[in-house]
Amino acid sequence: MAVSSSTAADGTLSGEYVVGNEGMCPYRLILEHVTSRWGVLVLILLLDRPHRFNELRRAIGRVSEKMLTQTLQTLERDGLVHRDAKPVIPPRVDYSLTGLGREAAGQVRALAAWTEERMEKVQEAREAYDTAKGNGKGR
Amino acid sequence: MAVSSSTAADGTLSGEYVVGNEGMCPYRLILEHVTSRWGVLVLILLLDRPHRFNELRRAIGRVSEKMLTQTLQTLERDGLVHRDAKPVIPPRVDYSLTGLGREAAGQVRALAAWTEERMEKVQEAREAYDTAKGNGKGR
DNA sequence: CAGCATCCCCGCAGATACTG
DNA sequence: CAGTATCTGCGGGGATGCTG
Repeated sequence: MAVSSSTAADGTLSGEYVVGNEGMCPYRLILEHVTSRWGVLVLILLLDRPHRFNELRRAIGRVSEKMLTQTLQTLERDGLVHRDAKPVIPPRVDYSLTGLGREAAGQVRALAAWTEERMEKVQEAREAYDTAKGNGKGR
Repeated sequence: MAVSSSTAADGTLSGEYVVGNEGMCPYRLILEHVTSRWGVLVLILLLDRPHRFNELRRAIGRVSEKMLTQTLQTLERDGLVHRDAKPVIPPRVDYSLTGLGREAAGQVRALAAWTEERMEKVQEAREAYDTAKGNGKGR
């Protein structure tokens, strides 16, 4: 698996830092996109069926327009999401998955499904951890 | 999908900071942990074999001690990672996956594998997107 | 070696207002 | 309806120094 990454040809440490996500190897960058907070949810929703912008917004519940737009643009740019803007009034834009996006969404959904399945176990583990460690309070 | 807000209401847990936002439903919270920037990498590395702290640090390359510690603690608390601290001098701590963690790591690795496979396609898509759109604007 | 405490900065993300 | 543009804060996360 090679996770190295090493210096991204910049070598800067303090002073000039690498700007956010742009300074990592492309492989990790894609991963960041599909596993991003809203990216995960968008992919899963679109795997079910195409959605309009505000449909996604409502389905997700708590996401600002800005973040949803940003997420969708990133995923579109990565070739995972297809944006179909119809020239009508009022505007209507449908988002759907590309072939590539369906593959990614499948993986993501599998992960999400696992999470849901095992959620209870995880919560038990947390309680056990907190009990053993803090014994009530860590402070 | 219904993603409520549920505003964390409780102010504090037994820690000053915890990876991620505590104000979301447990399901998404776990997802955040395993898909977090360093969580993904840690899980994949540990799926291969147990690692010591600095082994992980070196393998990942660019990660601060703080973030690695934080990530490992979160994953340990979630019952995904086992921490084995041997009472020797100098200290030796081995991190490995639990059964639960192996399951999660498998999912994550599948996703990462997909990303690596399709990386080239994604990059082509990006170029196409930028050419069609930016044509001088670059983003 | 492993990990905690502290400081501090910048970029993500929310809020708000405006446009086609 | 589906976005853009702009402002702001706050907390993620890097750097540094210290401890067991």
